[in-house]
Amino acid sequence: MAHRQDQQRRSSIHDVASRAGVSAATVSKVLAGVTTVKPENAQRVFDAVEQLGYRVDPLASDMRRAKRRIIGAIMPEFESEFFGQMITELEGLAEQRGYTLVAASSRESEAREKEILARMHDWRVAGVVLAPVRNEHGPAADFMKANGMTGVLIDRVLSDDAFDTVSADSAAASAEVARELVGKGHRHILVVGLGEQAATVRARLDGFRGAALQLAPGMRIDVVLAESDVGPLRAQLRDYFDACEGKDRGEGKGERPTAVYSLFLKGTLVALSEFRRRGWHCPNDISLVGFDDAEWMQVTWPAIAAVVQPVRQIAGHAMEALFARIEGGEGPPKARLEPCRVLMRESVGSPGNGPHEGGGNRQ
Amino acid sequence: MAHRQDQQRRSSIHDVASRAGVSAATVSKVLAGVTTVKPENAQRVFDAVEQLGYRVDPLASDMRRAKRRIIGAIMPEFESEFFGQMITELEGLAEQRGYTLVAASSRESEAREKEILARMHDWRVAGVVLAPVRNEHGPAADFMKANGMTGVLIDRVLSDDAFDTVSADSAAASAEVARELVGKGHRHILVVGLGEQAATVRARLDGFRGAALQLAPGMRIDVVLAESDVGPLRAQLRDYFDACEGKDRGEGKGERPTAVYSLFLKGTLVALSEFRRRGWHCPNDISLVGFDDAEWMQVTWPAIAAVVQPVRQIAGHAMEALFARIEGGEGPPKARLEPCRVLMRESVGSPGNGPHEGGGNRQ
DNA sequence: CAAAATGAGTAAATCGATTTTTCGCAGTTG
DNA sequence: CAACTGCGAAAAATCGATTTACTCATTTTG
Repeated sequence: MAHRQDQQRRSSIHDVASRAGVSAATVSKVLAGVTTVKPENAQRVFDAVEQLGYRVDPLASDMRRAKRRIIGAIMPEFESEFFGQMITELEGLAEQRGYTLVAASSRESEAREKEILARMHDWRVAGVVLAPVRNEHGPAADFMKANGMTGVLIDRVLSDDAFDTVSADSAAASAEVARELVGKGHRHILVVGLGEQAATVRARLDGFRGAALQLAPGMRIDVVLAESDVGPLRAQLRDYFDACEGKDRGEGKGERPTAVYSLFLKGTLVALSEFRRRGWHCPNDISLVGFDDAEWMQVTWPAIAAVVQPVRQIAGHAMEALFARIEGGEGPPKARLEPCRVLMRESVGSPGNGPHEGGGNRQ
Repeated sequence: MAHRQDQQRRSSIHDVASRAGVSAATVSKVLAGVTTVKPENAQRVFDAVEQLGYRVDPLASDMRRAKRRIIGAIMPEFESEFFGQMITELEGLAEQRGYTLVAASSRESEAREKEILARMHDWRVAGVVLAPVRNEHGPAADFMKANGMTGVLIDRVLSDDAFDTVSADSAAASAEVARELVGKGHRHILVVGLGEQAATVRARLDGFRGAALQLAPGMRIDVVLAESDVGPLRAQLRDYFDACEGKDRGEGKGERPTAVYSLFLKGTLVALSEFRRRGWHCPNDISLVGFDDAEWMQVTWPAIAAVVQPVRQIAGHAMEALFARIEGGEGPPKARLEPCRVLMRESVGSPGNGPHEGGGNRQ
């Protein structure tokens, strides 16, 4: 909080006009680059702008426009690297085009998502980049449709009949994970996911299962899908492994999966923490691959194998599609899938390569 | 992008007025809660609002105000949990008071920081929450001062003569870390930091050193401070440990520190990755504590001990201070320090409790 | 040479709300 | 009965930029 006397009102376009000895309209034209202004007057305007340190008030400037130069971005959360990077990218891209990005977190709530959207509609944003909590068929997309808003859906979406969509090619990446794991000899794999994001989870699951069963038709793929929250997933995973161990004792070994593929980041954390609890270590006791990469994954021991989503590409193409629509682009909505990279790190090994030996006592 | 025919213009206050059979001024008053309106007319206004689905245009509403109901937030980055949580908190708090939060990332650049600030000044934001890249004495704070902007500085700050500041009590937390490590028997500790954020780093360093030397006056505290970037830190750390090992060979053991205290998150990652490179394991070969906690730190093996910053408290008090100033609060700037929690996890052990044994071959 | 076209710029309307000023009307008071 | 008081609401000004419509000159054209 600085001194009161500094609170002078900023100079407006009229101040510039009177100092340059022209009308406000002329100033506006000069600044907009209209060529039908006498060079001499233009120069006087530029001088006045310089002297007064004048800058256009974006609020006033946007007043008359039906679509304001504001882009809204709604992400399920800000705490993860993925969405953090996404916001950073989107912000830069919006800025490049002279737009202001207003970001908001729906905090994984569809109700909040809709509220935020309503507020953005109040602001008459030119467009919205929405990463839905669930999928493309939520109330938020309906709201956008009903109110004629311009927007692009990203991340937890596949395709939509009203909006362009951009997301990672989960299915292809999952297929690649499957090939890697099967190639290493895994024939019993657990897939962990969150049921909420139906379409994407299904794509990842199907991509994985399809590729795996093609290579090893008889293999076993277990699935643990939590309904909606991460908390229950922890419990479900515990029960699952308890059941495995029970069978292990009864029927000998072989009932426990040799690898886990987590379909989302929190799942990877939950799996790791469950391994810890049981004293299992990667990759000897069990292998692990997670969808979504994070910086820490390469500095821990073992480094965690992960699917890296192409954040820049997603952000870039989302903004491209959005601005195309803002500028009046017509045509049916496009669904874009960006290829991922799969980083196989130390958390993946071959089964039977020392399982259960030394388990639980690694220090 | 939805159908064209849905693009009907939204109803304005005049539409409401004519439908209710009153003037726009009356509508404005009713909606503002002015009591000098005949109940009958007020009802008609409410009905019209309801029927038309009218909502105030925040842009137009803010036009006449000198300070708009917008809060700017500038963070060095969005990719980390800390700043992600911070933005989430700030957004919620701004929203509670009917303000819109516009967040921007300075991407660790002071030049960008100033540009963003200038843009926020253009928007005539009511206030700014600035987490400076460096410290409280940067060009951004100067800009705010020079332009009479209202703001609060957080995180990498201690106190300022123009703005309220809110940050974690790094010194106290670091002293606690020192007590923990010394208590476990460590007498040779390496502190890793980044020189850029001068004041905070100094506070953490001094807090640590003061407490450590008080408990064990003869102990050795080494410091590796990278100038400005994380890249060089990696090299410096390597050189440092190379030097240690050289001495080890020459003069026997004892030259290598038994614990590392990283003053910031990336430093913790760099330290971990350097340990990996050398095949050292926590806590047997070396102990590790990091300033700043992250979700993954408790699921890895070992779980990484960390100082947890009170994000909610910082955000809450920052907003409190900011709104107090926005509402005209006078008086000298206040500097607030919020207490941290120190979570001692498995990455910390006692020195000599198995150092060098089995090093580098844990699997 | 008169009429039309162009050039350069200004006044005024506009965007959608808020706030100040003004006004009409009813009821009081001297 | 004229002047005064108040209430409720409308009219008008305002915020700052943009855009339309319009006004003079000056050129070009028929």
